[in-house]
Amino acid sequence: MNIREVAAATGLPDKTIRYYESIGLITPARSENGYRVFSENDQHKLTFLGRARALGFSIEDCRALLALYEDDHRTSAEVRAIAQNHLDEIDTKLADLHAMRDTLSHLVRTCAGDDKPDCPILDGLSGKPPAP
Amino acid sequence: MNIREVAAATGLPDKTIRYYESIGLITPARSENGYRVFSENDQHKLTFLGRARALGFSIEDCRALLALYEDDHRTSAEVRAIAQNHLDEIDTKLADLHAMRDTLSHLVRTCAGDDKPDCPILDGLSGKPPAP
DNA sequence: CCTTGACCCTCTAGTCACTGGAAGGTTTAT
DNA sequence: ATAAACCTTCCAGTGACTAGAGGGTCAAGG
Repeated sequence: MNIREVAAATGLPDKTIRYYESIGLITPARSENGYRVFSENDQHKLTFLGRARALGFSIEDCRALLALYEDDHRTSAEVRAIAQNHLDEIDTKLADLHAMRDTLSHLVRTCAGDDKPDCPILDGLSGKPPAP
Repeated sequence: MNIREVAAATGLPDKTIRYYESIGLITPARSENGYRVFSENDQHKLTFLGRARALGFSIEDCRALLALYEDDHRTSAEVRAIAQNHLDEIDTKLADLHAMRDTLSHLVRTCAGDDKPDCPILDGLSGKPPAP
């Protein structure tokens, strides 16, 4: 299987696959002409990586998860710890984003959006108190 | 006002302030010895930038907002367009993060987290169907 | 045999918004 | 005189790719 095929099969760009090899996440074989040759296991790993990345796991988390995936002696507690940690990070980000959105949407709602210069958004950013 | 003071006043790291100068967001004066000298206007701009960044606006959005802030002939429509656009991006990110969290929290909940190797999280990532 | 086009390779540099650190100049206080 | 506390510039690194340059390989058609 060449890189184009495995890219199509996994949905990952070929650039990304080469990048994953460069950082040691996968180690596809090479044919005589130097082309990468992907085994089924390589493809499974790439699919795994694609799913883990889509869930927002960092590359280093992915590396750890992949190692556990390949380790028969893993414990599910190890896996869960990584996932729970990431879940906590996601919840933190969600809270931050919600706060941003609440502030910003309030500003946008109070802005007339017309051709006059008065703007509660700029006032809010500059610290000017809102009109009563 | 020296950089340390304006950093304390605005809550921005001095490194960040130097960076903002390097990309042309502010242009503080210089004293004879080469030290930066910050005016009140510089401080206002930095506070503005800090608030805009805290709401997640990109540096380029900040540049545009700052230009509008300083422009007496702006229209609030211009400002609102930038803010609305950013709000839409935030909403997209929120939806993505919520989807991630839902999937991941389901996986975490179904994982025993014990010393056995069976793990629905790894199964989910590898595409193995869940046990019935 | 030659060429065309579709593949493949490596390597460098760019993205975003900082951040850390090195190496060195200036000022203030003791 | 010297130490501490400032200030300066410049370079390199972060994460996770991605664009593009420059070049090798292979199969099909003329």
